Amino acid sequence: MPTPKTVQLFLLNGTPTGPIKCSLSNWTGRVFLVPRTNLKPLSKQRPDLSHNGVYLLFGSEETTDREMVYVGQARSRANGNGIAGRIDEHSTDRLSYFTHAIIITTTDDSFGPTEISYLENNLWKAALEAERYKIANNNTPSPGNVTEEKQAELDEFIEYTKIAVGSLGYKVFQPLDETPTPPLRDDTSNTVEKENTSTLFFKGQNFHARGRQTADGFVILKDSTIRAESAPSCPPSRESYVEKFADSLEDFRLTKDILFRSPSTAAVFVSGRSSNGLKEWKSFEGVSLKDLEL
DNA sequence: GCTCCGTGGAGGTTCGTTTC
DNA sequence: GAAACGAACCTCCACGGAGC
Repeated sequence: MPTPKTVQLFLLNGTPTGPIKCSLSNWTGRVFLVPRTNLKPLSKQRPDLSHNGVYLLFGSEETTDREMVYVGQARSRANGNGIAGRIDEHSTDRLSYFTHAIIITTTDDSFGPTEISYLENNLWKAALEAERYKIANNNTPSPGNVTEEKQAELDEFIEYTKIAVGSLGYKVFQPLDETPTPPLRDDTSNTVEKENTSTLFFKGQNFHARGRQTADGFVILKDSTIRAESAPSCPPSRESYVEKFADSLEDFRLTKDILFRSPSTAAVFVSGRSSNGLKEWKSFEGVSLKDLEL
């Protein structure tokens, strides 16, 4: 059970749409959310943005509109350019998609190359495992070589970083569905599934899906199969979702969990026809989501 | 020039009916 | 009963006009 935390958000320009500094009580870490347009002017004003640290670049893929994140690291340079300068260099390369950057550093610039490599590698892994964003990194960041004492210290730093980044509205490290997912089996022999009361089912001739309602929407679980073709009455948005999540589908079977805004959108995606998610998603006992919510 | 408000369109969601 | 369909309903957003 996580303990309560105090998170402080400081609006550097006095507006919620501008750069924001995030800090937690008794933590030396500092997390900055910086809109791309504020990056250059801010880097000149704030020396702490030239510290060693790790950064995240957020934006969306042009062709599919899929949300993307890049995890990188930067060190102080002789010319005074640190993280902010490094991020600015991405404005003209393949990462120019980004609209916002999150910069993670410390108040005392105490991290060296080894520490930030460890942070970068672990934050990259956490983002990969959470599966909320498409990862823009082409290579696996090096984990570095830290002592076990330093590792324990950095692991705690990472936990605080996840809280700070989440508080800034980017749930890049929070898994879509934090409930352990049992393997997909035939319902008649599935004893594990029966114990998991939050799992809902939607089955048809050419599809068999499992899902769960979460605080963010409705998650269709990995290994669910969806209908290959769409019915004529199917909302056109279904095809765009199939295209958007093409890299999460293998022969119309989900290779990872996918989050939708509502049970109905998820039901349309699965069935390939117009569907009411509240009626179609049912518990193992056959109770519809609508009745479960009563 | 700015803000507020109403309108209309697009997209998403839900529901009732029909067909097999 | 499941699948399919069409339509009503809802929400969001862009746009334009009125008022200050």
